[in-house]
Amino acid sequence: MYTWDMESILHNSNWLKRIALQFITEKDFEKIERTSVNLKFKKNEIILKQGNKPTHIAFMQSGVVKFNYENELNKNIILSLVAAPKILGGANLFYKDNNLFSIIAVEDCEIILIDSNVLLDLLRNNGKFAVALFQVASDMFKKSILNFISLANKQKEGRIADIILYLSENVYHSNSFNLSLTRKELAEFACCSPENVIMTLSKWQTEKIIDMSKKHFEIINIEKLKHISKIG
Amino acid sequence: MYTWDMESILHNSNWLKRIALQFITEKDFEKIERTSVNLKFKKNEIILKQGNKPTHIAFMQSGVVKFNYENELNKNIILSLVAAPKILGGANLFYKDNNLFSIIAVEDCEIILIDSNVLLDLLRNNGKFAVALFQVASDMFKKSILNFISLANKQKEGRIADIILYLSENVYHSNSFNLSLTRKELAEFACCSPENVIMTLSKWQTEKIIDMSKKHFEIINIEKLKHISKIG
DNA sequence: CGCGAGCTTGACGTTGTTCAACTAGAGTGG
DNA sequence: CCACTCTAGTTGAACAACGTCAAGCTCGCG
Repeated sequence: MYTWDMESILHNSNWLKRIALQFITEKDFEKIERTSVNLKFKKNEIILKQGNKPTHIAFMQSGVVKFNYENELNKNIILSLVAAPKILGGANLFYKDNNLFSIIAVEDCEIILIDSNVLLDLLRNNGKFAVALFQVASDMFKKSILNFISLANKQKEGRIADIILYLSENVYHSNSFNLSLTRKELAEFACCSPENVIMTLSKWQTEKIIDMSKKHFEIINIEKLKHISKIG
Repeated sequence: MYTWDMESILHNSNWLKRIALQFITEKDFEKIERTSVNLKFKKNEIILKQGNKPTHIAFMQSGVVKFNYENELNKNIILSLVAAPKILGGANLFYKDNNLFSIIAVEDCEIILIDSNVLLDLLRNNGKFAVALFQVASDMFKKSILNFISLANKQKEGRIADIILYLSENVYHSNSFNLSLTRKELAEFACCSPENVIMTLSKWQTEKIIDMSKKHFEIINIEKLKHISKIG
């Protein structure tokens, strides 16, 4: 949620330029480049902080980030985990309130920070570009709703299965991956206790649905996992 | 969520025309009028159906609707409840998939159905109008996230308190209202069993936090209710 | 070698769901 | 006008799901 997935449009390192130039002129793009900065973030560094004013949009060129909400009692919830390339913090472009949640690096990231007002001006003068961004934003919105629904009517096992499948399909793009989240973070993502995550995963290990050792995960029986996700 | 609240901009019966004319010409507005239809829906009638193609945007002039998601096992979840005036189904304008959920009348409604493509063309040629709609859409998105977070880290009582407060503040605009939802629907909204809703409400009745008889609700001690919402 | 953070496991208590029984009111047909 | 039925609402008890706690483990690092 809250991200724009540009993968269907572009794949190389210069993807930001390529998509922008479908809608805006070279001159306008140079204006974006002049007012933006390139930054590198290490694991656990905060890219956009909950409660801050949303003055910038972040284009993520490489890496993985989590969207983290912290409540009054310092309890965290991970709203989503996303891999590059994506546009982060898009909704804040238009919504005037402070950031609802933090965006934190889970793996090292390369980020381009762009001034919100510069991009906003561009969109106001270019309906096609605005509608295109709106369309990817709607897609992200749909994922958010699906997440919400999963949380609402599934039990722990269904939710944990959803997360493993999500990570495999949308973040690591493989049935075999090195997970950069701790068990506690997995629990914050599935909205349950770390113990529950561990119990479920080791149960699946003995049932040969997954295979894991330390940080390495492999989905062995994806049909069974999807079935667990479905029945909740 | 998923609605555009135009109340801050306009209040009379001709509100659709008034907002549109801030951004588009009379001629364009006539095109919208020509391609749209006015309909009345009675309680429990389906306005937009889950799974259908999103061919229209619905402008709700009067009434109250629920956003209803039905899963494979015929279990319903109410994602949101909203009162006129609102624009319904906005995200579907841009997202090409089928409707994620149904929009169903909870009270009698007057609805204007507008052809998606006509509105989309207009937005492509008018960045300012597109950005304005995007901004209200972002606001609705924020509410969706807050809903999600409430569900994720609060227990039943906190969630039910959230719903009563939401209904009072955002739907009925009063501490005293006639609820058009059944207890079962309240449960579908709070994601718990009807028994749990009833137990909680009657407990609050004896504690003089609310007063209810049949469909009539009145919040007596709003501070206590907000406290319950806060501590979860 | 020892410390600490993250991981794992099992026992236990709390929370929430399910089930079953009962009540009240609305609608129907004799 | 009175059974009859159907639905919504209500209550309590049994049961299952989940979180919390406490203890032990593993591994990396000083």
